[in-house]
Parts: sequence; C-alpha cells; structure tokens
Amino acid sequence: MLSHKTKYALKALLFLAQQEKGYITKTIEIAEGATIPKKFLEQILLELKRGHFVSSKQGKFGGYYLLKSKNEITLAEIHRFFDGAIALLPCASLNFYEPCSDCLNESDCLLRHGLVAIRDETLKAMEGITIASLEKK
Amino acid sequence: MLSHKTKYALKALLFLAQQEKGYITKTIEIAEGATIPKKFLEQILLELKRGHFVSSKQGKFGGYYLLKSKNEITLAEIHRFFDGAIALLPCASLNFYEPCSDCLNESDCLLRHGLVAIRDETLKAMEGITIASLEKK
DNA sequence: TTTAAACTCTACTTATTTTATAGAATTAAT
DNA sequence: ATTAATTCTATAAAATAAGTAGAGTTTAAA
Repeated sequence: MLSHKTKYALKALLFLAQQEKGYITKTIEIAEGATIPKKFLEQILLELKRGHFVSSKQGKFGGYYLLKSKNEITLAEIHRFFDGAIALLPCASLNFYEPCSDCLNESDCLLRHGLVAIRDETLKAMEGITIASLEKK
Repeated sequence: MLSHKTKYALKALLFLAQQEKGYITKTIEIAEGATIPKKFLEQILLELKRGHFVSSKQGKFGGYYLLKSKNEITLAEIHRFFDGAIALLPCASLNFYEPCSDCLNESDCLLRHGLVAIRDETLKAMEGITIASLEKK
C-alpha cells in the first residue's frame, strides 16, 4: 500500500501537471485543490524539490512548478522516493536490497525467487504509469 | 512490502509443505527449522489455523500440518489474510475497498484508474505463486 | 525601507501498527 | 499423575506514519 504521503505527492504532481505551462502554483492552491493538509503538503513539496521533481520560486508570488516532464515521472519512481522498495521483501529489491536477518543462506531461500518474479511484473507495470498517463484518465 | 508476520507465515507453510505426508510438525521444529521466533510463530500458526490453511493436533505429540493443498495456497491469499489489500490504495482494492476521505468524487479521481491497472497486474502475478511453486525453486 | 506573502527548516506530538514476549489454561498420550 | 504439546489473553517495546507548530528566510511591491 502507498503511504498517505506518497498518495498526496502523486495528487500534488497531478495538480501541478494540470496547470497552465509557466504558471507558478502556491502551496495553498494545491492543498485546497487536491484536498491535502497544507502543513503536511509543505513537507512533501520540499522533498519533491530535493528529489528534483519540482522546483520553486520563493518569496511573494512564489510557489511550485514541475521540473521534470510529466511524461518522465513514473509511479515507480515516486513510490521508491517516498515509500522505498517496490519488492515485497528487501532481499528481492533492486534499489533497496538488504539480506534478511532470519535467512541463513539466501541462495537456499525458496521465497526469494518467487518474490523477484513478482517484483519484475509489478515494476514493469509501475514504470508504465506516468503523471501524464494518469492525467489522460 | 510484506510484514514479518506474512514472511514468517510463508516460511512456515513452506516448511510444513516439505515434511513427509502425514507427519505432524511441532511449533518448535518450524521455529528452529525456518528461523522464526517461537512465541510469534505460535500466534501466526493459530491465525493460519483459523484461516483453514493448516490444522493442528493438540496435546502431547501434537503439532501442525497443512490443511489446504500446497497447490492451492497462493501468495495473493496469504498476503490478503495477514497484510490486507494488494492494491496500492484502498479505493483500488477488490477485497478491501474503502473510499479515500480526501477524494471528493471518486469517478473524477485520476489516480484510481492507474492504480487499478497496477492491482490487476500484481494480483495476476501473485495468484500464480503457490507454496508448491515456491518449493520447486 | 517596510510590509506582506510566500517558501524553508527543525522540532515535536500523537496515534497506530508491528513485533514480539509472558504466563496461565487446556488438551491428549503415556 | 506427568509430560509435552497447543491455545488464549494480556501486555510491552519499538518503529513508523501522519500531522502540527512556529520561527526563519526570501522576494516583490508599495
């Protein structure tokens, strides 16, 4: 499951994607337009900025705008950025690999192989979903 | 990600599946054989029993054994039993559907459609993984 | 140069969930 | 009776998630 944070991030990115090109959107507009708690959204937008998904203009009349193209922001990417691994266990993860402490010998683990297969399927599907593809209903 | 509980449940089911047909396995054997904290495993086995995945024999020389065929226990089923929805949000779930409180009008939600597509893919993959298929490496 | 309106940052709080652990009760075989 | 196992209820400790508070900084414009 996605955390609320990830859901809010996706909604915020979608909201930004729907604004006129060049328009700078205030946090409060996103919060109200997408029904996201404003103070929580502030944190999320800062993280999205640090992740180079969006950029901002500070000061009066400041706000946020998409930095990456909406065709290039995938669900897989946002999931990993906020919620981490897409795989069902860390030992089956590409980007967040960690051995299980209860696994005596990973090559003997019967679970891992199946989970790697699931990860491959899920990842392929999640890489196919972009902010732009979501926007097109 | 799977919770430890779900991971342990899968390991326990795999362990039971690997025993001789008719053999009754003690909790301590599973705990030691699959590296699972024994008291935690006790709870998990009770839940698996209530879910009719395993059955037990009480008293001296008691223990657990598979009730359902290992070909019929899927990853999807165990995931749902312990961790709940397979979908990334409750609004995209078949078995654990709930509307989002921050969603004013679900039919207008741009996120949901994409997440339903992901769920379909993931579910199909997870229904293809059984205890028996895991056992065959 | 002051003021207003926005982003930025750090810390904190609160609630929930997860991951166990403890110990008494029950059951069944010897 | 005794032993060895499951069963049940309660509790605890730790981690994570979700959200809030408030001060600081930046920018535009009056």
